[in-house]
Amino acid sequence: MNTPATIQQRLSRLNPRQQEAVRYIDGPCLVLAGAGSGKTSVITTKIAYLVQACGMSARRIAAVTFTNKAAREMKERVGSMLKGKEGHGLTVSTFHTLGLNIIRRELKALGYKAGFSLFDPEDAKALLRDLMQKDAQVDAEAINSVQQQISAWKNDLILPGQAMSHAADDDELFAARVYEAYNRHLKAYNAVDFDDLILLPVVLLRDDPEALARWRKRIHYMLVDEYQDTNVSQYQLVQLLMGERQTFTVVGDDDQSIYAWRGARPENLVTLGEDFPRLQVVKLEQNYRSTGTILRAANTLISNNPHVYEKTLWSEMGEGAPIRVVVNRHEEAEAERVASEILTRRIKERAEWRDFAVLYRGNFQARLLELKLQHYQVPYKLSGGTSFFSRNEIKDAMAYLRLLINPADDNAFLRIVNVPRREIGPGTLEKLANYATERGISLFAACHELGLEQQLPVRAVERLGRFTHFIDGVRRRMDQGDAIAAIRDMLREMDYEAWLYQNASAPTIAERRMANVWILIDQLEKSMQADPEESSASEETETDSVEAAISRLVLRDILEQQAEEDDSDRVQLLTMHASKGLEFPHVYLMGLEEELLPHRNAIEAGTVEEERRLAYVGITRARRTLTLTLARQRKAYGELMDCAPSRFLDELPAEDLEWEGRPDREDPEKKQARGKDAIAGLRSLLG
DNA sequence: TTTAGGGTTTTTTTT
DNA sequence: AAACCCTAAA
Repeated sequence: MNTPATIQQRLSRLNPRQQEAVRYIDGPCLVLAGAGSGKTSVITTKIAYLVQACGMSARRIAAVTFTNKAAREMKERVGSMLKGKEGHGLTVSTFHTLGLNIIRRELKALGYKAGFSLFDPEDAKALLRDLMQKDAQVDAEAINSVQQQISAWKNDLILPGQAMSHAADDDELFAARVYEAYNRHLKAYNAVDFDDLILLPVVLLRDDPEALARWRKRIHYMLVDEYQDTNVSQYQLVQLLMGERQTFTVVGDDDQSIYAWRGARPENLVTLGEDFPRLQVVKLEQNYRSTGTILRAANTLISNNPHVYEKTLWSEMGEGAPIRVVVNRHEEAEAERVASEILTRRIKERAEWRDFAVLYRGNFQARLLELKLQHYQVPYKLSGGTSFFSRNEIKDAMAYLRLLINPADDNAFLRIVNVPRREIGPGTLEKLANYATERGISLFAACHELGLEQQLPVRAVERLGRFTHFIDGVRRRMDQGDAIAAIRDMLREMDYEAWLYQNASAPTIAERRMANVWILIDQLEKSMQADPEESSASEETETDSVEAAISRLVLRDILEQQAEEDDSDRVQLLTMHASKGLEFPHVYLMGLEEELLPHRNAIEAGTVEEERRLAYVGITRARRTLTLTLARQRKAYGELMDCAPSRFLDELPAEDLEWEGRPDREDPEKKQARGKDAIAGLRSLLG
C-alpha cells in the first residue's frame, strides 16, 4: 500500500471542515475547535498529511502542545500514522521543552556555559529571598508577589530595563530592581528559570539574525495546540520562527481559556487575524464526544459569556441521560456519595474504573474523596498534587547530580550540603556565602580557599572540607570509570537511606522514597544508553555523555512529570484545569458552590467569566453521563461554613437537570432549624 | 546545631 | 485541622 492512499483514507474519515483545516497548508491557519470536535485528529492528520502528501520532512515540523501529557499522546498518535523513518526528527513538545532545546543548542550565542541549571520555582524563590534580604522588609508574602510580578513580566516579554522605566509605583519599581538583580544572578549561576525557557529564545531570535536564520531553516511548519493559552512571549516565539513564511496552524477555543491567571492571552486568537491578514479561519462545531443533553448544558452555560467568534456545538450522539445534581449535607457526605456511587454504578453500567472521573476546583478537595475511595477499596489515580520531580528525595538526588556536573550551582550546594546531616548549619553557610560573594566565586569553590580559615572556626572548615572532598572524589571516579556506578556508590556511602528512615514517619515511606531515588538513577542510566536523535542534530561534540545525560535528565525531570505509563484501570481524580483535553464516559463535578466554583478570589477579582469557562471545560469532559455535586456546608480554615449553590447551576437548562435534595424555598426558621440539625449531625459524624 | 513548642497562616488553578 | 514558621532552650 503506497502512502498517499493511506493519507487519503485518513482524510476521508474527517468531516469537510476538518479536511479543510488539514488541506490548507500554504499560509496561516486558525482552527476554532469546540470541545470534542476532533482537534487532535486534525493536528495529527495534518502532520501526516504534510509528510506523506506534501513531502515535507518531519524534521522541519514542530508541533507544540501545552502539557507534556498532551505531547506524549500526540507523539503516539502521529507515530502510528507515520511509518519507519517518516517520522524521524519530528518535534512534538511543549513550548517549554522547545525553548529548552533552543537554549541548549544556542548556549554560546546566549552567553551560557555547558551544564547550565534550570531553577524551579522553589530555587528561584530562594534566590529572591537572598536578594531581597539585603533591602528592608521581607516576608514570605512580599517574596511571592515579587516572584509573580517577575514571572508576569517575563510572560509579557518585558525585560528589566523596561520594567523599571514603566514602573507605576514604588512597589513596582522595587520589584523591577529585584528583577534586574535576579536575572544577573541567574546568569552568574549559569542558570535559567521556567519563564526564561520561552523568553531567552525569543530575545535571541529577535536580536540575533544568524540564530534566527538557523532556526527558520530548521523549522518550516508549526502547529500549536491550545492556542488560547499562549502568552505574549509564546506568541512571539511562533511569530519569529515562522517569519515571512507564515506557514503554521494554530488550534484553539476561546471558551476553554482557563489560564489567563498565569499570563495566557486568549485575545491572541483575535490578534492573529490582525497580524496575519491572510489568515484562514476554520470552525469545527460538530462534537463527537458528548450526548445532546450534556452539550446543550455546556452551550447554555457558556452563552452567558461574551464571544468574539460565535459557535454552536452540535452532536449526533443522541439525547442521553439527564444531568443529575446531588445536594449533600456536607462535604463528607458528598465524598461518601461519589465514592459509593462509583462503586455501584461500575456494576450497574458494566463500566470499568477508568470510565469514571471526578473533577474539582482545588486539589485539597481530593483529600476526603481519597479517604472514601480507599474505604470502599476503589482503585484511583490522583493526578496533580506532588509530582515526581517535586518530591524531596528526588530534589535531593538531583541536587547532588547538579552539583556533580556544575560545582558552581550554589542552589544545589545549599540544598544538600547538610543532607544528610554534616553539622553544617546556617551560621557556617552564611559566613561562607559572605566570603564567596566577596571573592565573586561559588560556594563550592569557596570551600577550597585557604582564606576561609580566617572567617570560620577550624571545625567548620574541616566539615566543609570533608564534604567537598567527598564530592570531588565522586567526580573523579565518574570521570575515570563507570559514572553510574560512582553515583550509586555515592548514595550508599553517605547512607542517604538512613537519612530517609530517620526523617520518615513510617519505615514504608522511607522505603518508597529510596526506591524513587533508585528509579531516578535507573532513568539516568537509560538516558545515557538511549541518547536519542536529539544530540545527533546538534553540531556540538557531546563527548562527555555522562554530563550530557545528567543535564538532560535533570532538565527534563524538572519539566516533565513522571511519565505515568498508566494504562491501569482506575478512577481518575483531577482538577478541572488538569482535565482539559481529556474525556471520560462518566464525569462527576464536585463542589458546585459559590466561592468554590466561581472561586471566591475570582469573584473578588471580577474574573467569573474564566470560572465559567472552567465549568464549561469540566462539563464537556463527559461523554455519556454527568453528575454535579455540592455540599450545603463545608469546613474551611477549620471552620464550618454554609455554602450556597453555584450560580452556574442556575445557568444550566432547568429541564435537563434532575435534582436530588434540592434546597427548596422554605421559611427562614425552618432553614435555621435544619442548619442546626446539620451541625449536630456533622459533629457526631466527625466525632 | 538541633529540636521542641507555640503561634501563625492556609485553598485556586500549573508549564 | 493541619502545615508552616520562628524562637528559645538543650
